Amino acid sequence: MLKEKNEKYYSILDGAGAVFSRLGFYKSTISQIAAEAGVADGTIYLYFKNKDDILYQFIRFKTGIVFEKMRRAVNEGDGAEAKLRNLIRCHLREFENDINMAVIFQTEVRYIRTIQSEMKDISKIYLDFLTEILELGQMEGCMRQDLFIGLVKRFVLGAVEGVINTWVAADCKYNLESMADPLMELYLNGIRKR
Amino acid sequence: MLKEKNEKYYSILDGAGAVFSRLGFYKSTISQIAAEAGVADGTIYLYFKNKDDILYQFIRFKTGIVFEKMRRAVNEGDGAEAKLRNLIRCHLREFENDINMAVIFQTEVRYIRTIQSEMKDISKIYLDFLTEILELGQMEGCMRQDLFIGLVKRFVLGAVEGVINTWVAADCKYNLESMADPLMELYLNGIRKR
DNA sequence: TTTGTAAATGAATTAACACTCATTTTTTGA
DNA sequence: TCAAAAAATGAGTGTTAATTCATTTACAAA
Repeated sequence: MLKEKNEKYYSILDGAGAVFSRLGFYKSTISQIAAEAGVADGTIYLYFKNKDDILYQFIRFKTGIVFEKMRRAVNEGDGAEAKLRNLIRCHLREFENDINMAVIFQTEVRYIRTIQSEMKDISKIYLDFLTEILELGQMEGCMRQDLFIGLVKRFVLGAVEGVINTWVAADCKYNLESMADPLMELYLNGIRKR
Repeated sequence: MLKEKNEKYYSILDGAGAVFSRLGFYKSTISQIAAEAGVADGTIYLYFKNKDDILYQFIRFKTGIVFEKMRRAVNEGDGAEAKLRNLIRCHLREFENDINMAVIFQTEVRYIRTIQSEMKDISKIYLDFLTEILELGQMEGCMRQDLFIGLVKRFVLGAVEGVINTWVAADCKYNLESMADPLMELYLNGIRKR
């Protein structure tokens, strides 16, 4: 297996992203990915251990990029509320701009058990962003002291993912990033009339 | 194919539930399901068209039961807030009491494309419960008039699913139904300090 | 231009597994 | 008690697709 990640490596990752998102991991074949990437079947095995490894590396690569951007978005926010808003907006924007990634993250990632411990780590990084923001918000006094942070984190992430799932299921027709502000507003104020 | 759903039919469904939830749909084999159900491989084809059909019927069967209970839970609630609380509690309780179903719904259902239009219908039923409750809440005056109901529905369902996913990922260690009240409280009041 | 090395190819191999069907077992009712 | 029908069996079949590897092509240095 070649170690260096040249342009062919990335075109295979890219082809895999397209095929996986179209057909799902198990229905996708190596030949289809090779054709999509414009290489021979055998070439794939110069860059990847096996089919699982393609998905694994796809996810690694994408999460590397996305978490980097999320980190920056959080850092740029001034105060807990702005940080949370930036995180949500960044999340929605990045998924909107890379639909293959969005589909694969919302479907495959939960599904493929061989990469599931890896995935726990990934959602942990996200949940740690949230912990950081929520604790800051409590210190600042803009967020309630009596929050059960363990639950709030799941609540926030679950709702964003729910919104993304709906968007994917609706063939990505509408503007996803524009959901960020209304979503934030719901997180903050809830649905009760006062 | 036999039409009547006798006890063998249900033991196959049950075996399939166990195997699918343990290994995922694609990694599960007919032989494993047959073994789990205590029948021969060929017997499965007396009751089901093919492997896809087993999953499809499993989902049909389970949703039939669960939606029935949810309908009753919603009807029993007095007012929008009680209806919503009952729905969420029922959802969490039913999933907690049938872990195979919970795993399959949280993973396979999003994944298997051959049953995806079917699944849209299923989540539509759920979302319709929510529409009904939210509109009632607005009429009663206990829920904000300016809610974008299309978003709030996804928000509510997404958050419940997020909580269930976490519970599944944590090997169902803690009590799931007990999350219903804290979750309701978050929906209603949000996280902002006032 | 030649030659040695690295990269790429795709036909051939092989294993897995969904599904079939000839045979056996069980049930029914006369 | 028996024979016809229904249900169940599981070994065998055929297909699909991941992976391998002998061969070819591209490239770099001499």
